[in-house]
Amino acid sequence: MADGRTSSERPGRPRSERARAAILTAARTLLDDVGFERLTIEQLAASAGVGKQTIYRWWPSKAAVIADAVLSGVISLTPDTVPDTDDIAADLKHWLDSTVDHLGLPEGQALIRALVSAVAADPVAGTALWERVTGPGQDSLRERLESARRSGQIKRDADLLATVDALTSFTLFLVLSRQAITHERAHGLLRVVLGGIAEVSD
Amino acid sequence: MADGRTSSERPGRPRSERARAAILTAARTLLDDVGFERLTIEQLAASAGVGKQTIYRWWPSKAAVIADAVLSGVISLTPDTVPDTDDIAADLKHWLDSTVDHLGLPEGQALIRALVSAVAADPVAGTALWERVTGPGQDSLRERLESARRSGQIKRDADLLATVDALTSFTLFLVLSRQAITHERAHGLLRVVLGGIAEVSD
Amino acid sequence: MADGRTSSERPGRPRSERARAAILTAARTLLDDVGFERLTIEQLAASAGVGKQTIYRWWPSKAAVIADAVLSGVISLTPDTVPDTDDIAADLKHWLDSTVDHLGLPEGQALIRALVSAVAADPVAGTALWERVTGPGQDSLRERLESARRSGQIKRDADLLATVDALTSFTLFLVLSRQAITHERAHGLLRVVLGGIAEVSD
Amino acid sequence: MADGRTSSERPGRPRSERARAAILTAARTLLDDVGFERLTIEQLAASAGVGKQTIYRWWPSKAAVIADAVLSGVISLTPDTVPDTDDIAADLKHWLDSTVDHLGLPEGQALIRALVSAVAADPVAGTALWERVTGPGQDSLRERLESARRSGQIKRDADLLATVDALTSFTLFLVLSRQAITHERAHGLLRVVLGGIAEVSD
DNA sequence: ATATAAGCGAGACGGTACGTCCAGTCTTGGT
DNA sequence: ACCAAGACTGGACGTACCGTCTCGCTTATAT
Repeated sequence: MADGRTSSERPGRPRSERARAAILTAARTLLDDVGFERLTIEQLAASAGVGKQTIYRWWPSKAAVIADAVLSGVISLTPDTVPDTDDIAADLKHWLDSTVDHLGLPEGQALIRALVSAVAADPVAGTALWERVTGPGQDSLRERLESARRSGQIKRDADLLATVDALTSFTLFLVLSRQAITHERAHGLLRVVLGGIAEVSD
Repeated sequence: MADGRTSSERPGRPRSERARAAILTAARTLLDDVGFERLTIEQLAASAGVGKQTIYRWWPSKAAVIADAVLSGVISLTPDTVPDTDDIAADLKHWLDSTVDHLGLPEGQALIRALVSAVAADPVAGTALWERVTGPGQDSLRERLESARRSGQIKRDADLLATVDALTSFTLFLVLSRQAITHERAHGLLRVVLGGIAEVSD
Repeated sequence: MADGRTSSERPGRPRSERARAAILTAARTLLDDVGFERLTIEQLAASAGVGKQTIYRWWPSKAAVIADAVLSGVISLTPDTVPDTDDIAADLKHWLDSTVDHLGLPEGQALIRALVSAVAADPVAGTALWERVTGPGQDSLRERLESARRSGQIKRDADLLATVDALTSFTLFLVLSRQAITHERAHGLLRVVLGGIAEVSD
Repeated sequence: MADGRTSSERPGRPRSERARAAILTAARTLLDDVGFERLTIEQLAASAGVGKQTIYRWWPSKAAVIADAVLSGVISLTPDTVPDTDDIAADLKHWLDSTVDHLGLPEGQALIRALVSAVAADPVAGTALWERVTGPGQDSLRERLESARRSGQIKRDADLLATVDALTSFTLFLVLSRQAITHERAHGLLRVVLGGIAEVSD
């Protein structure tokens, strides 16, 4: 075993885990209270009981802190798992309903706003955040669709990626359009995706 | 006394059309140059050769100016009209391709970012802008779908609203995800929407 | 009468005399309270009820503000006028005693500290301040010496400038040395200057 | 057990002479480069290759380090010894000329500025420094004056302390006034001090 | 004609937050 | 117990903009 460096690593006082946790916790609280745009680093430092420099030392931008905060709380935009009964239509409906319910809550709205603002403000941090938040749900969705395909419930040549995108993007769009997301409207999309709209010719 | 108000309306110096045009033009230029987030009212006033107050007098927020600027330039997120041949699939594909091309350009990316930021920053102005930008395309899309339904190319009970939403939201999602929007990917969505993914049981 | 520009001069809102006065007043108060080194621009702005930018707009440095503040209060390091009876020795003694008394007070000490710090921190503003503070006293002193020369009380070829410098610099030195300035010590200098120390040979 | 403390004194690692020397050397270099006001402890530690704590462990303030640094370099404000020929006037002139030359150099200016700033910033360390820097010259000056008095070149009742103060303070004043110190001006003072200005009545 | 009533460019105002710098303290592992 | 390294809280720095407020001036309608 070459090296043998069993201890900490770099010289100097190690990073304070206490401060890190306080910052992320305060970030999540403030995000709920005032939203991304009006959250200031100064406010964040004060309410975490931390010097501003400690924030700037570890994160390059407000978006990056928020990204970390959101991720450390593993808040998802959509439920992470899609139920798996034998009925793919029922399962997707269930998943969509959960998503709609979740996004209808104030936290859900705040989260999505923060996400969108973060993407706009800091493409790098924002994009990473975006993927981490939407990723798990999309992965689960894709797996469920694959299992449905194996069991013959959906077409062998169905474009699963496009299906996943359609379901995810629809909810996002509704939130950004500031239109009420009703279960009924979501079900409409689901029917389109599942059944298509084209008249079956033969 | 039958009106008599032949000319403008109120006493006092009328609003300067020169100033208004200069502000909107400068806004569009700056939007391209620095983006919504980093565009400041001060900068805008300076580069339009206008006093700050003149901006504040007529618009309540940065988002509102941008909304006006974008609208006055009649920049659309999607093409305003969907072609109408007899083939709905070809027409939609054509429309989607135009959209994808348009959003792939730097101006398109900047526009959608500005839009999303405006929604986040000022819900009122942002939402109005949103509707004005996405509206015409969606209207045209819906009309084309209705004509396709009348001609029997798509199902009688197809949910047209959901279909429109799905097509629009998909592109938005791709832009926000910062993923490259390829024609192929867009065609995948189109196939899903048109054909559905469920195995036809009969 | 060429020009005819009777009104204010530049366009835009004129400088607020209220703010200017508040800043200078607050500066003098804070100078007494905390001294030059520990006086901060932030503190100054707050206690003057003024935005920081308003200070930075008109003064280039803390030393410059203090310089203005001190000058606007026309605080002198030494009494501005030397009494003029027939007796030059008595008059100078009187003036020196006043100076010593003045410098012994807390305000005197604070002032001289501020002066010295200002010179060190901002040579330009500091030097101007220095001259304005020491100038009047020195002018008066020189005039009194000239009148004494005319009346034959001091030598025709006496170096008045050097004399003035000697008197002024001595007090400054004592303050900076942090040695108690006693009247007796000052009188010692005065005797040296008036009488010289060299044994008169002839 | 009678003592046994043959080596250093206290337990633990002894103070690093290497660090001490590096700090004082760096201090003198930085003093020349940036001056007292803009010299920071952090900069000093970095350029000495030393931890900040090592500075704070041994010196209470920046002024104290500088005091030490200046003293360890035995830089004097004035020449430490006054020549002693039979001619007191010539000797004093020589000493004054040396002083003027010395203060005219950039190092001299920097030194006196540092000195004055140190006094303003930290009365305790500053005063000690002041005395150490001005002391030797003043002592030598006083001794020379005493020998001159013994040899009858200056009055028996001359106030030697006041004379010394006058000579020293004059140079200080000129430096602080940022006026050029010319030999001629210094000679003027010397004539005043030696000869007085009062008309000899008898 | 002459008030009265806005709108206009300019730019100062009281504020808030920025991101940086440094002070002085604390906490590592190593000497 | 000291040392180098470097993170910690705290606080001031000087800058950038915010949205508001005065200025003198211009351009309308209403008397």
